[in-house]
Amino acid sequence: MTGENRIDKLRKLSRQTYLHNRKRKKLSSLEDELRDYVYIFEGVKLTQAEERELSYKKEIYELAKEHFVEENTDEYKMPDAYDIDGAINQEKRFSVANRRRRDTEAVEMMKFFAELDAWEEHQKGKSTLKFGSQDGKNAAEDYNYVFEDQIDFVQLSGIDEEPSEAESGSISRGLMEERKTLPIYSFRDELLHAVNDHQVIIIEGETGCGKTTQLPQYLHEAGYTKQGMIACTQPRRVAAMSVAARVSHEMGVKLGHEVGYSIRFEDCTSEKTVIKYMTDGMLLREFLGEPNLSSYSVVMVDEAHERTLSTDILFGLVKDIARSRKDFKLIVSSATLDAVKFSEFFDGAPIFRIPGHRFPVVPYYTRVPEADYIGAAISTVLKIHVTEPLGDILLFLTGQEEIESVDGMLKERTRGFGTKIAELIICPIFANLPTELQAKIFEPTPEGARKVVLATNIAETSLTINGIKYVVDPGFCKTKSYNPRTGMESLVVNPISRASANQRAGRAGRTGPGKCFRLYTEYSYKHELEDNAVPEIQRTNLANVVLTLKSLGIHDLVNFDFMDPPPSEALLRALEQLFALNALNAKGELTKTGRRMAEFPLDPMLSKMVVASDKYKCSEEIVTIAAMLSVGNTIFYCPKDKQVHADNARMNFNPGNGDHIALLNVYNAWKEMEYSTQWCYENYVQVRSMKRAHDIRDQLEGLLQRVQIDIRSNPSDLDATKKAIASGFFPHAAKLRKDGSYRTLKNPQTVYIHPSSGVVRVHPRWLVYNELVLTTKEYMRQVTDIKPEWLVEIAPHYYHLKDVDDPAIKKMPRGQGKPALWQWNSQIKMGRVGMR
DNA sequence: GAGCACTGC
Repeated sequence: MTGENRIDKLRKLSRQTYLHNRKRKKLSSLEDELRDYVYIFEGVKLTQAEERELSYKKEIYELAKEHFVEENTDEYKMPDAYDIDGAINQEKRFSVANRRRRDTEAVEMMKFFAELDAWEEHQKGKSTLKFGSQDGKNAAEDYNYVFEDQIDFVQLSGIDEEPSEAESGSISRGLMEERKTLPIYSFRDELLHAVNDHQVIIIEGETGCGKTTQLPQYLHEAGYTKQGMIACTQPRRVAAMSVAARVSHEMGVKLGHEVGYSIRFEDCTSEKTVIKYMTDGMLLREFLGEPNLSSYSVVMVDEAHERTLSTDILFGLVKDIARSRKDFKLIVSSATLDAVKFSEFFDGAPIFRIPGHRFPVVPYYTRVPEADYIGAAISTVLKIHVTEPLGDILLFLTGQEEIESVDGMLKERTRGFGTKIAELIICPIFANLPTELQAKIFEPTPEGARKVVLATNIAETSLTINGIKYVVDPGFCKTKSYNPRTGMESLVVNPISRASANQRAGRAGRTGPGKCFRLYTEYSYKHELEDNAVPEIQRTNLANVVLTLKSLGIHDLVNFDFMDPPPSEALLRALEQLFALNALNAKGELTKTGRRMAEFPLDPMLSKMVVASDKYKCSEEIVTIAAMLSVGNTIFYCPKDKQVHADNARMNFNPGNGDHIALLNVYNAWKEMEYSTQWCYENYVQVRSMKRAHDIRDQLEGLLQRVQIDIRSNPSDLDATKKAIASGFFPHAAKLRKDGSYRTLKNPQTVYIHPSSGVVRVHPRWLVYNELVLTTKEYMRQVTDIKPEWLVEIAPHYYHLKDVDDPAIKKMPRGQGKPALWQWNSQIKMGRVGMR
């Protein structure tokens, strides 16, 4: 090494020392900034922007801290800035090994802080720095860490990320390097040519091939974003968020600038945004405001094989756009073998197959069909635990009840073994499990122990658990189906599809080779299971779909280009219902009410209720009820062991005024307690559901202004609120019969009040219900008593006086129709009700 | 006096 070279090198090193010191200062100032921020906002409810800012600050600080390791400071004191002579002297005293170590350190530090600078520049909005182009290799390594940290952070804040769809492969080290090792990279040019030559292409790529993160970037690099944005739709919110975060890191831009995401309640985009990840439902909503999607040049429908309601509708709509806009490009990406079907639907669009890198999973089948799959599942889990090498187990079950009982049985069975076998940690997970208990499955398994995760379908697509090596698949799941003739929903246990079986098995091969124990025969797998599950559009109430399509100006629904058309009976039923609600006129066109209703992201009967609240001057109350109802029946948490308490708590909100008013009471009580989490625990109310209701309520309130409905409250007049409810739900009216059952007025059938209802013993003579579910009986869930004359008053086109004429009313003994409510209340307070 | 698969707007 010549002297000059040596000095150059030292000069460089000394500059790095200077940098190091500067960065150290920066680190401490970051720390101060963060501390201030936390301090200022302590105890204050943050706005979304503040929340984002805070998490950004935390992220930056954590990153800086993580990488700012001052190792070897004892042996090596950093020379002062620009002190070249000092540096040379220091240098002389150093051994080769130490020098090398320090060199590496310095280079790494440099890389990291170069990145930190870039981030900061962005924060100030001063410049755009793209690592992909010039300094890719250097920046790359640390970006890898950035992502890992990011995910940790996401997990810590309780968000279940979905890295498998985000192509989280951490096999290679450098970021640019990593991008290049993704299977999709070798198809880059080919894909770009194909997109150039064809308007629609189908991508069939396995998990981990890089399609979700890379393709939009390739298109951006190729200049497609000059004419408009690239949209990439995801079926789930977290996926949209985490993929957007990943891509913004890869591109070296701040999330929300060039790369952003848009989901309900949260729009993280700006005027700069060119790549936009969004939920499919969100793109559908955007159609309403921009029917030809003119601000987009490319739409990529990702995870199309999941066939959500929204993707299925999007298919028909974007196919139409592709015909009218020649500059528009469409990419449909799917993971399974039904790409041919997509291609046929899109007039023979070319298909690209991109391999993924996944570890092999060996399937095992039972020799004969299992009669008792629960028993079989438990013995399989125990067998794995005793005979197979360490690695966590994932067992798929159908619901909460099953999970809880298997949990108990496994605990009992393992107790007998004592210390003869390794510890088996049992982790239940299902969507209704409170978040703090859900977090348990992400805790790493202790040395020498084994974890068994008992999960519903939630683990099939929505969340990924690392370290799973064995999957036990009994082959069943619960699915919702809808009978358009009776308007009844039911939740039944069905065999899964082959696609699901493969998806479940794949969960064992994420971090290494795995095994999948299927509790059915190979013959069943090959010949009895359906290829794919029935798409949602064929087994759901279509009222909302029809309203959306109508407000897009699509009138001929029977000939709408559905990939799998829904049963025509379901379409007719939906049209009928919208007509009854006065959302459509006799010609099938939207009315003014219908247009207002379409603004709300609610089921049509709920949105009708909201629109009608204007007339009864109780929009404040109705919006709360609508928000609570659209959260679903997960407001109350009911652990098995505390059922009595939970039941009592629930009944306290229901002084016999009907379940809708009870929901209103719950919300208002929570509001009164300043949205306290503690209050929720005390009253067996799910915190998560309440927060969600709060968000929905805010959104609905905003939309009320949009359709010019004033927010007015009328707390003293319950009848007004009930009338507004009836204005939406009058098609769901039922009348008491002598034996305590009910008869629905239209499409007469015998139904019962659900036992969880607060008025199950009150037996109101007339009522409206929110939904009809078929379980052990035909149950009405969420009911409210009404006066029969309201029906004629509210819906004279639907009910006539003779429908509500009620000769039985005179024959009823006094008090039967209207029991003493105070008595009911006192029973609740004394804790008698709910006990047996 | 019974039961809540999972998403999404």
